[in-house]
Amino acid sequence: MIDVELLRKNPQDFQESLKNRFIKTDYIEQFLGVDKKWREIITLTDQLRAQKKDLSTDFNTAQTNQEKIKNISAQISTKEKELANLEKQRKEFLSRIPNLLSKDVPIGEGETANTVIKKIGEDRQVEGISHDQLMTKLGWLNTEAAANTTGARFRYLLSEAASTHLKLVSKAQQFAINKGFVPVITPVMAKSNLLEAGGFFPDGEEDTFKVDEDLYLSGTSEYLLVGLYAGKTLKAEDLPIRLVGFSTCFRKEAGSYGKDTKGMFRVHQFDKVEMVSICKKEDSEKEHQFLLSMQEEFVSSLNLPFQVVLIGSGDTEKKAIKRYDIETWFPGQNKHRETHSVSNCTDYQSRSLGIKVKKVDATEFAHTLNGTLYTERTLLALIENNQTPDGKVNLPND
RNA sequence: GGAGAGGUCGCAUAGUGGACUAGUGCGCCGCACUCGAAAUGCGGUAAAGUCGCAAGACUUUCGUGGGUUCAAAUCCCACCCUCUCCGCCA
Repeated sequence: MIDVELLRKNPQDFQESLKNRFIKTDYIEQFLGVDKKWREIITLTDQLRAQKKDLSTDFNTAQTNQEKIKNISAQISTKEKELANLEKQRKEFLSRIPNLLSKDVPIGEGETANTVIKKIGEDRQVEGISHDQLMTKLGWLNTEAAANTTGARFRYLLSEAASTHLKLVSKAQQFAINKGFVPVITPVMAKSNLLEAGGFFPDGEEDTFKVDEDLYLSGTSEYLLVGLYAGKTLKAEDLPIRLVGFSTCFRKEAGSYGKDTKGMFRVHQFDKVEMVSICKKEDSEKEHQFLLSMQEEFVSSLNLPFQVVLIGSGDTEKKAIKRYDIETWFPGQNKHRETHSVSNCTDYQSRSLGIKVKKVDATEFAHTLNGTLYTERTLLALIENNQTPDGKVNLPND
């Protein structure tokens, strides 16, 4: 959630953010209208409540003022109904107003402004066949059986692919532990209020499997990791808190029908090792670069060619002020594809979740960041990049 | 799944309708004493919202949501969570 006070003071900044993200609405004006009314009525209601309190301090006073009290109670009740309605509208707008964009984010609609800022290992680019053909032939992947047992866009990982996957999960986790991250195994399900506070709902709901009343399979452990600190006031000297989570992730992939239908590049269920950092506000840009460097180092350690992309305004999710993607080379697709992303959410999540930092002279909201360290897509990149002309794959042993 | 107990300020605990403006202890912060510390003494110690330049005022919050009442931490209803015992079960 954005800072309402900031919005009241500088609505033009938020207008610009919406414009640059190519979201065409007049949310800001509508919100400010509702907010103004809400403030007026809250002031009125509080005054009425105070009056009522004064009139019923004890039984005798209450008896004497019976009529007045009834009258005020009726007024309060009317105002409370109005307030509830306005509050609902306020919340609805707030859940949709995106974070301000960082100044260095290139402006452009959709993915048009995404900018490659670094290429690593370009010379190793080779052509080859897709992970799907390779793995199916080697008996490492079975999507047909998965379609029978479970449905489309699920996978069985088998043999070397399965064991290498587990090794890489472990390797990624250990890599982060060595850098001081705390390993966490999170729940895979979350309540709607967590996903909303995390900045994913309401828009993200259509991409999420619902398993029970107000219970969803999370598409990433990010929300669960950040949620671990919900409602906590942290000591400045304990920051940054760096977590490396592991979870199986579930995504409906709504709106991507027909995209990446072969193999397991885009599936409903996959495992992910995720980094989350909670830090002081003055450190979040530095922390963002640090998480990116973690990703670069890890992907480099697997000897994979990749490029780093600074994501443009139209493609940056609402909770983030800036995002980088790592796109790894996929010889079978003959292009770079997203395997990692890392976002700075500043105080957007911590404000909703109540994650604060106690400093000497003030308590303020922490900043949160999240980034991928390893997913099954990285395994696919590794397989495609290590294929031999005879249709075999030489996977690294360590 | 069955039976019972419970959820109060960072932690522990008191509080069974108006005196709760939530007490007490611990912790924490400040001050005094001290070369310094411990101990001791004194004072302070929640969050959120609205109004206000500010000082401050007011409101809300005792697991959550409803209800009863002039008045709810306290009574009623529903739900959530924790613990104990029984049953079942990786």
